Amino acid sequence: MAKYFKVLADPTRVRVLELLEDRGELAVGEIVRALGQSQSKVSNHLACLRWCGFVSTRREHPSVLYRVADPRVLQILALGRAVLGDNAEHVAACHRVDGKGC
Amino acid sequence: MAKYFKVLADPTRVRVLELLEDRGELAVGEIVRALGQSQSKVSNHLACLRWCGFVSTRREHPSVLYRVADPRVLQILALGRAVLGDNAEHVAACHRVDGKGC
DNA sequence: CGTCCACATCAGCAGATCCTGATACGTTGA
DNA sequence: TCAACGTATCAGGATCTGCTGATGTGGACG
Repeated sequence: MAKYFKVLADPTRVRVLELLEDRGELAVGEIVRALGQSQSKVSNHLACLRWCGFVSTRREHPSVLYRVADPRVLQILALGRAVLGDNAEHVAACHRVDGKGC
Repeated sequence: MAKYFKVLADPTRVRVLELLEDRGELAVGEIVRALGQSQSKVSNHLACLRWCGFVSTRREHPSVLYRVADPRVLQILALGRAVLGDNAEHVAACHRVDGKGC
């Protein structure tokens, strides 16, 4: 369980999922350009999302197309956003599990 | 967002939330005994959960009682469990975002 | 068969996260 | 006031996670 949520615990991976939610199905290169991140970084995160079943892939001639594998993944994100609400600033100030910030 | 899910990305914190889901409202000492973990460890995680709004507290004579702050938190956990399904073993084999395991 | 393109993988480092063990705090009852 | 209990905080070290930059791979087309 915790390991599953760990996949969602990275800004880049969340942005990828939100991007795929908006645009439906994208090639790696399109995601790279949309996020403005390095190709290897995006590819690594996509591999993670794919392995853990958040996205699925399909080969299309020169590229590989990614899409969200399960609509419930988007429900989880939506719920998270909702619960977060205007509490976001407060959560953002939390850095560590120790007394060192969280 | 990612930081929010990071709170759910730890086995101990998830176990605490599940425990509170089952039993409703517990003192720190009860949680410590139920999980069989060190007191400082549990306390640190509770501080994290509290700061980020997952649980709320109430003072009761000698102890401090914790409970889940928002039912939607439990919905997120339930959704996670559902999507995970029997894919759990596969996810468990994922260790790193690099080519190093995930 | 060789080249090119989109993508995947790797090694190594920097920073974040978590745990342990000890200590501080605050409230209650003697 | 003092001691005891329950809880919170801290410093330090071990581990894990993510990024960069370079290299590997696989299919399509010449």
